[in-house]
Amino acid sequence: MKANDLLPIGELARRTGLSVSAIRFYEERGLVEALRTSGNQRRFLRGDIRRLSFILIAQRLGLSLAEIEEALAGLPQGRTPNAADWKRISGSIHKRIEDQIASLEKMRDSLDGCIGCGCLSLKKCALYNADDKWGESGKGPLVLR
Amino acid sequence: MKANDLLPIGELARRTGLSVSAIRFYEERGLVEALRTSGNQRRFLRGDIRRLSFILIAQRLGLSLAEIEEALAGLPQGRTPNAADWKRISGSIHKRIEDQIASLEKMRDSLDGCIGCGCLSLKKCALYNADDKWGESGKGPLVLR
DNA sequence: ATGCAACCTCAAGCTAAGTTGAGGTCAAGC
DNA sequence: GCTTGACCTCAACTTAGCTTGAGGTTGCAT
Repeated sequence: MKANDLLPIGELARRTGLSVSAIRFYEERGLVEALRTSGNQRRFLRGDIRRLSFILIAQRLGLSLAEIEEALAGLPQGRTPNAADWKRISGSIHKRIEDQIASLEKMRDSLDGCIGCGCLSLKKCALYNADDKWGESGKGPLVLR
Repeated sequence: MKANDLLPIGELARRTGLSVSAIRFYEERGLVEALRTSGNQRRFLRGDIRRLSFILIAQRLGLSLAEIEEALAGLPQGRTPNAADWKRISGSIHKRIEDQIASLEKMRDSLDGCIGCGCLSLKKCALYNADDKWGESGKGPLVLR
């Protein structure tokens, strides 16, 4: 192994699958920090591969960058999440997912109950009036991008 | 009931819960059409309340405006979706929801299998490498807004 | 005939999560 | 010591689904 563990941004991109511009963007947002060479080029620590991987995973689980920022902010500066942190964070993600599933199931059931009724009555339709039952975690539509 | 069934935009907004600007935006997108008074003000048909309600419901079910446009485009001009249309459309929405639920369940299971492992290993972590299992309906993260 | 709320258009702004491009610098191999 | 690919900054652009504001007009009740 190299004596010097500092990685240039392209290397980090290659290793994480992120684009160089995305990593720069994350640095700007404060999600990762970089050292600089005398010539102003970024140099990252090995641990940042993990940190970025964590960001990727959390994103796939539906967290926004703001939420990830918050989760990472709970950690001492620059620390990569370890097993204990991950346990704590994953607990709340688990709840989120369960909520989303429950929400979708209600939606599906309303939809099935409604198939063919064609009512779309503003006052009576179960789908139309399902606001209170859906989306305790948000105010808008559900999207799988 | 009034002899004249034409509604001004504000009335439509009040009845559907949409904002006036949103309705104008939908008109611009071609999702609804409006007649005009001699003074250039929009006048909508009663049936447009239903049409807009349909848009609202479809949106909540996760369809984008483009998809809704497509769904409505299948109908003869200006026709409001009736029971048969609704049946056809709801079938594909049902599938969508089922897919999303299945996707979330896989995600949850991967997450549970991973709790406490703290690995976040790029090559080994089930969560990190679950691309192929997740999101057959999309390429990015899952979001409940 | 007048007051004024509701309407009109058009342009710009918003959020999220980046990408793209212009114009310039750095560092490493030959 | 020079070439060249990787890097730098900064600004502008992207998509979706609207909202906001400026500046002006309409239509209905009194």
